[in-house]
Amino acid sequence: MAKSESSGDTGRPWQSYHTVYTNAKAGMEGVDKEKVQRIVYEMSKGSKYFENEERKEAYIKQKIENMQDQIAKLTDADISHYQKVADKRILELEATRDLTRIWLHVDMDAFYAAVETLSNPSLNGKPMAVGSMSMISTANYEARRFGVRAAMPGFIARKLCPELIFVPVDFKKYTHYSDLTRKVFQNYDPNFMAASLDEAYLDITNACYERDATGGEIAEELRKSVYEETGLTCSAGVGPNRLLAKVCSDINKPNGQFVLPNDRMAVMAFISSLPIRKIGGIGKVTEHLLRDAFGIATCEEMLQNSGFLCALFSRSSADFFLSVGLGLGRTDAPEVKLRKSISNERTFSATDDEAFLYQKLADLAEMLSVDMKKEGLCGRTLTLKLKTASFEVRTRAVTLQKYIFSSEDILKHASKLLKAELPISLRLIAASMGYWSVCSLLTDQITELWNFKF
DNA sequence: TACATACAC
DNA sequence: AATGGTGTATGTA
Repeated sequence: MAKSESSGDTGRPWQSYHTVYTNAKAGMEGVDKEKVQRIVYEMSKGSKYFENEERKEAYIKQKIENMQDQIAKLTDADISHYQKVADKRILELEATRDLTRIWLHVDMDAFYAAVETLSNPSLNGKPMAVGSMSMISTANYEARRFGVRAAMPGFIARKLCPELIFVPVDFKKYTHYSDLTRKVFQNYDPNFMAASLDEAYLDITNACYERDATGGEIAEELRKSVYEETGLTCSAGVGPNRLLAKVCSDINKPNGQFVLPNDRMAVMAFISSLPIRKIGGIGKVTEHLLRDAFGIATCEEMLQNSGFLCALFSRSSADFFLSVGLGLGRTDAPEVKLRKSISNERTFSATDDEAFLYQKLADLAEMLSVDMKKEGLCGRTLTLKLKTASFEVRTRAVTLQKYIFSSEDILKHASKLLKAELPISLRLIAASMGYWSVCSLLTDQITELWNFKF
């Protein structure tokens, strides 16, 4: 092994700056990851953002070390106890396996970028990103070849790809096209579950029976129909549950599909070598933690470490990890979920000017109140989120006696929360309201007030 | 209930 | 010069 490959190398500092940008993503196969990582590091190094990322990394490292200590402290008796717990739980989870439904996950290809190209065909074939110098929402496939991707700041993207074209976000446009795709989804599952503007889950079990078609045939037909209605391509995954369908839709992206049959053996074979990071819900931190504390990289290894997982994690986390190892996921009909919170936040250049901060807060309170009135909501828990100039995030909350929704009430309470933090230099303020479960009774009164005011 | 973290898009 | 906005879930105290 070359000496530079060893850990603790000081010659290549960029290797220790872990961003999310080098994570495998569709369209990024041929990318020179080393180069991308070096440029991201060079552009970030020394910034407040970078320093905060380093603090976060150190915190995670600490957490991993704590976990390693806990593992080391397990006695043989503990280990055999937790293995029994795990084996029992695996059987219980296995008993919930449902192979009777066929789920399809649709994912529009580079959605925002594709919509922008549709409305400006001269962008076709050129590297392009939707977003700004501070943040990119979506990059088209030409840009991805340079390592440019969503969630990357634009100024770094431009360094990676100097000819990159920037297009500002235009949600109205994306919502319009999203609605067109949803009309198509409706034909295959009237109760389809929209996951975002560009993603949806469909239970196509009935569609398969009605049309006497396989899941793969339905997926082909649906993608063709989406293309005809919108001029946009999408990818699809078909599998026995939502978790697996989602993984599958990523496999032949863009403009492709992958079918995982409703067969236990096929599922287990599919899941066995699958990197855990491919699973929705397992992000950068969990991947890191499971790898460094347990040596887990693939879903199969979740089962091999089942005893340790049950020993070290809460019931719900352990259940999730074991389910992943078994290739289980939800197959039930999507329940109608009411939203639990509503928020507004804005980033600005960091300042400790109190008048400015209060003005920002007033603007947010006003925007939040407008949104709440639009939705007919009122709440009694108000949360103020602050991001300091050094990127530290704090939240401060109060739960009130009565439900509120007016900008005056929001501002009155939010100001108190802000005041307690002064003096402070901030780059972001957010105001959020939640917890209106018992509040539906008040809807009529709100409507009345709303009508009275206008 | 309050707060911090992790995650998704 | 410069690293988003909105919402959910969960662990812990």
